[in-house]
Parts: sequence; C-alpha cells; structure tokens
Amino acid sequence: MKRELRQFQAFLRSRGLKLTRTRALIFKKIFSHPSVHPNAYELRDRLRRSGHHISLATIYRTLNLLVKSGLVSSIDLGENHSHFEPGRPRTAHGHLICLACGRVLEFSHPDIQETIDAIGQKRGFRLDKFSLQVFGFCEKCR
Amino acid sequence: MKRELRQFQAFLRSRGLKLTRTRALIFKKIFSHPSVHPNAYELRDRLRRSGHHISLATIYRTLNLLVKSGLVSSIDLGENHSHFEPGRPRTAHGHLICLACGRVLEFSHPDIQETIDAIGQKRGFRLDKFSLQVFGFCEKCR
DNA sequence: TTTAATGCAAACATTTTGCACCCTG
DNA sequence: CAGGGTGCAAAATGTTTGCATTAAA
Repeated sequence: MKRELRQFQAFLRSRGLKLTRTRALIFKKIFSHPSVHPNAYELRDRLRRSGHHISLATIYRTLNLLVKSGLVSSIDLGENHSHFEPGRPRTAHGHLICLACGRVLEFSHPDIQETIDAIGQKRGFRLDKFSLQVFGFCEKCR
Repeated sequence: MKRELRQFQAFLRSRGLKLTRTRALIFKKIFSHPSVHPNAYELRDRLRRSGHHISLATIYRTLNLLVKSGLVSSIDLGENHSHFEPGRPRTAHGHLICLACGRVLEFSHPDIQETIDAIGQKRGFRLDKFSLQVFGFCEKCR
C-alpha cells in the first residue's frame, strides 16, 4: 500500500496536484479494505465512523483522480451507482454477485485473461482493462 | 423476432399486463437493430424519426419490463447511463469498447462461457447472466 | 505566497413516480 | 367497462461544478 500511495503521489505531482491529508485518508480507506467495494456514500460513512468528515464532493473528486491514475477501478455491480476497489483494472478478476442478498465474491481465472487477450489481438484492439460481472444466486440464497 | 414478441406477450399476460401498440413498437425497434445498443434517449429519437412520439417515461417502463422478462439485457458501456440490446444475458458474448471513438464491437467465445460455468460451480452459485466489457483502443484509434 | 483543495449548495444527468386521462382486452 | 397504459411534470438518485474559504508546497 505504501508503494501505491507513492504512485498516487507521483501521478498527482505529474499533473501539478497535491497529495493532501484528505486524499491520503480516502486512499487508505480503499486500500486497507480491498474486498469491500464501497460506493461513494459508503466510503463517506466509513470515513465518518473513523472520525473524518469529508464531503461527498471531495470523495467523488478524489475517486475520479484515483481511477484516472489507474490505481483504483470503478465497478458496476448492477446497481445504479459505481463501486470502487483498489487495483488496476487489467488485473484478471471478476465479480460474482448474488441477485438475492447482494453478496459479492471475487474470482480470478487465468483462462479469462488469456481468452480476452486473444480476442483483442484478433480484432486489432489494444486492450486497456476489462470488467466482468457474473450474476446469480449464492449457496445460501438459491 | 415474432417468437420473442410472443414470449414478451406471454410474460406480460402472466403478470396481468397488456401488450400495447406502444410496447410492441419499442420491442420491434430494439429487435430489428440488434447491433445498435441504444440508450433510452437514442431509442426515443429513433422511434420519433419513425413517426412515433413515445415519452421517455414509457420507454423506461417498457425497458424495465423487457429486462425483467429476460428478452432484453441492459449493458454498461462505461458511460453514465444504460444501453440495451436484444437477447438473453446468458448468451456468451461481450463487448469491445473503444475508449477513443466509442465504437462497440461484439464478440463471443465458447471458452468464456465454459470458464464462467466452472467458476459458478466451484463457488456454489447458480448463474443467471453475466456482463463482460473490454475497454481499449480500436485499430483506427490506437 | 501562490496555487490547488475543500465544503457547501446549486446544477446536472439519468431514471422513477404521481396523477389525470386514454386505451386495450 | 374495468383495469392497466400513457404523457406530463415533478421527484428521486447519483454525480459534477461554481464559489468563497482553507491548506499544501
């Protein structure tokens, strides 16, 4: 996480921006709970419970920077808002989402990255990232 | 398409709802141009150009019914609104999206469905549908 | 001490909903 | 003709932005 924070700082510096205390707090909240996938509101509430009152505007602004930097990715879990997780989006993993209870499980499988790379090559696409969501019903709910 | 329209009618009937002229028009607009992936506004404009003035409210209400019926799926192309395409979401295909020009190419690959089925089995999920978006730069834009 | 960051409230974009009237079965 | 469908406008979400104030480098 120290390393990623330095990368974020480098990204900001390269654009003439600053690594503030507030930005570092948001960064750490995301990176210290990688499996949480919070949305902007949840992130604000988690920060608030830690004693940090940060406005939604700032949270959104910081999230946008983090996504642009490539250190955080935005994921669509089938709701009408975005969730966020640490990690570069190229990382070959997806999410299993339970349509009943909303539980989210991560998975990764080497074949998927391979297949996608092959498809990109065949169609002449230079790939940047991908997003794979699988919806269904988990053990408890089905 | 005739068959799917009958399926939609059956779905509506099973819920005490009606297949109206307006609903059929929306249905046909989606199914007669399967590769268009319109969003709600585009759909309204396309219908308008065909001489049919249908409100956005009705378009959204009908799209929700179509998605619930399983005959249409909602896709996230990385913008802040949904796009729609005919077809049950289980169909093993994804979208290649160019981050520069916005072009969308469909692809399908038997391995992907297979891998996903295996993952669902291992994690005890009964799978319903999946959504796979790959972002990158197309031949012309890279 | 200059320039960017923050909070607040207002603006925006997308989608949903309440209600009066219309149409389908 | 009863009950659902539609359009309109208003409301509800989620996200962005303008501006005055605060803080980082």
